[in-house]
Amino acid sequence: MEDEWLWGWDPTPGIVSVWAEPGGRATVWRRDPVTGELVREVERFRPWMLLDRIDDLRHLGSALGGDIEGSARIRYRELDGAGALRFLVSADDARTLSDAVLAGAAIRLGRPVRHVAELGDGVLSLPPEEQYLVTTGRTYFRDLSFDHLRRLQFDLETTGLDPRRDRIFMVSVRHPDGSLDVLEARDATDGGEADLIRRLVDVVRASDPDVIENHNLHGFDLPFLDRRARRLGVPLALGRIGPPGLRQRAARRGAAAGDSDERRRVRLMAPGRELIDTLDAVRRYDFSTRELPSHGLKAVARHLGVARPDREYVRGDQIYTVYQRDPDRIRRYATADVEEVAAIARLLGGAAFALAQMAPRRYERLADAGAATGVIDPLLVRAYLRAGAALPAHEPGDGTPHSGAALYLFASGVARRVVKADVASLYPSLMRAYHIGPSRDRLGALLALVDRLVEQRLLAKARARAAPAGSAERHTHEAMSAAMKIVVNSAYGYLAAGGELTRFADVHAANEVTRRGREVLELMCRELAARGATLIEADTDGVYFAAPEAWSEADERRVVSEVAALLPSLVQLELEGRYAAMLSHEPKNYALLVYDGDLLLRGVAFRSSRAEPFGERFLRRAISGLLVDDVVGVRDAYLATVAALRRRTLSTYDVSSRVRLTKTPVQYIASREKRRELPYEAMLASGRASWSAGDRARVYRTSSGQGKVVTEPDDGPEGAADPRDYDVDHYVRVLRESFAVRLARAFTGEDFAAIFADPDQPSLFEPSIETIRPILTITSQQRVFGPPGE
DNA sequence: TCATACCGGGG
DNA sequence: GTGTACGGTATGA
Repeated sequence: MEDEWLWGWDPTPGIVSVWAEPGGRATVWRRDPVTGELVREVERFRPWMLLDRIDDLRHLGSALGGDIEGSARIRYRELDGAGALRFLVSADDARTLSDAVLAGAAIRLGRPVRHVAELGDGVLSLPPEEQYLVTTGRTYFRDLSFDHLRRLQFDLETTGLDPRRDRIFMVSVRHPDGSLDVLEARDATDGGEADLIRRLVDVVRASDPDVIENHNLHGFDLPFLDRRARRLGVPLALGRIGPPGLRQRAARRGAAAGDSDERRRVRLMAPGRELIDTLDAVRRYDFSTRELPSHGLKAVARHLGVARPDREYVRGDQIYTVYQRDPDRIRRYATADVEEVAAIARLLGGAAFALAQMAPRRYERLADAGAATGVIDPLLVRAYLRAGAALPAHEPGDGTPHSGAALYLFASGVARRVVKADVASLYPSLMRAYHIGPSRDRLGALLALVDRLVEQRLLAKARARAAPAGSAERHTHEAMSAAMKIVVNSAYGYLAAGGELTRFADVHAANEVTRRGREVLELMCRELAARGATLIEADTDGVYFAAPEAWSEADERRVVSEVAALLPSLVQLELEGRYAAMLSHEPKNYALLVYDGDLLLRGVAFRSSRAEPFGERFLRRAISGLLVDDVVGVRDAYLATVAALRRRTLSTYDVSSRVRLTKTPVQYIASREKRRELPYEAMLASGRASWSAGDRARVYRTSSGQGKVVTEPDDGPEGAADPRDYDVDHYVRVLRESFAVRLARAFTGEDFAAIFADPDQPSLFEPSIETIRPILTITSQQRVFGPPGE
């Protein structure tokens, strides 16, 4: 039973796309796992919905029948249990069904009802494909691996970002076999662009991919292409069946629908193909790893090591101008884009592929779905219907506030021999250990799913390890493990999400999980402190502590496993990292020195996109010195930076900071008299009076107190001006007040003043920097767990 | 200065 | 007929 809840039950292999219509017709595309051949099958299914009452259909008289005598036009069946959605009704055609429900509701309410959505939570009505998948027990991709899919990538190059004004002038295409195409408009006219779009459609149809991929496909390329095709009257026949034109579905993270309703957001669909956005995969990946510097295509490709060394880079706003004088460069650029998308999709897209083997939703929906409402809810709906059990309706909470995790700062300053111990997947482990599930889940389906997923994930991980590195087999198992992790880790979020979002939400259960979590964290801290550890910081599921000088690495591991043994079974404490030293600044703001010499900076205080490059460099150098007890080195870093500013040996770029211009020129001019703002003054003073809201620029302050713009290093050879007319005193102040202060917790007030004293204003007595040592200050919260070593 | 709103991406 | 969270930045009181 639990296996059916997780995987469905119908073994039909090779489904790569499903398109279903309210009339009860489902078209299923399947790829033979052995030959790779594509078949298209048309199936009948019986559209259905769930209702909280059957009396709205009594007006049908004899046209309404129980499930068993299958001749009535509309049939129903009453499900077991107390759930509010207890009537499963079905008809040959979804419109017959909804018309009947709407008519009955209109009679009951005494007013016209136009859409089932108006009936709120009294109805559960899924999109046709999901009705089909839920009742058949089929899922996508059985017996297929990711590499069986025919995937095509295309990327538009346009003259700008606004489809009302700008045009497509180039499209790069990567075909499923890896071959590349660059299509170009023959001229900058409507006719040239229309012809380009026609050729793109032809190329896609000839390649006949199951999947179309790009980075920000749903946020940029598809809406742009759709708008241009409409304007130019070109039929956009990208789907496999039906009339040309893309279809729409409502989607929170979609693009503006472009009609009267400004807030309506949609994503576009093409029947028979799955439209996959690698930006979704990147976000999902970074959600757990949090290691990506940006979610942009280029940054991600570099980070994942799939960017070629000779990769062409061109700044977005220069693409069309560069194209006009050096088209080859843009061809190489656009080609690299689709190649990187293909590589990223394979590296990060496996999780969604694996989710589609479990949940009864289209692959493209699972690729952009949130795990709680997007994956767990559909799994539970299918489980309940399979068991013939009534489903609860959404219910708002009873007003009980949701309580969160604990966060402690025990000590700030510099600590040595630092250990991070944490519990992997704490919340789902607590749910399993203490059987904390939604109170309305009478089948216990959520906990059963979590149990199964945790067990099967261990299997998938073992199989991945056993498979050869780089093999398709390893990719499959790693992707499955990633998918299972996504679902397991969102089980708690599902409970806590609130009743409007998830069907079985239960704030009491969620609070019980966090309460147990705080209990576990406190136990961990208490027991570590009792064994001699100096606690530094603890948060949710992990703790940083400093080991006494006499401890060896083996001692550290022994103590962690001793404490681990005291925790509930299924809750596994692990030693996650060991560090030579740590600068603890504020909760979640710290620097770590790894034993191999690497310096890790965490938190807003230590990394900010606005920080001036010279300050960031100083901070790294000063903290590196600090963490090896080289206080003279800290002072030297400071003196060297002050000197470099005063002698202007630092470049203009080094003192500039990156800002975002949120006002348009018109808006700024209007408010300028009231308040002058440096970034905008800088734009005006640098002769760049036209910018768009949202543009970024690097600005700095000149000795005359004005702002000026400095060109970005990737602006190309055009601009490399370096006038060094910056305000030295201002930046010396920034150095001390914005950067040096990050080290304040490491010293007494007197020592800090001595280290960061201005070299040009010698004090009466020269303190000896050599004798200063960094300190660690124990804060009062340490006492909660008793002093260490007692 | 602190709270809160909103963005993340694409040419 | 949908729906993350989280960390950072931009904004207004």
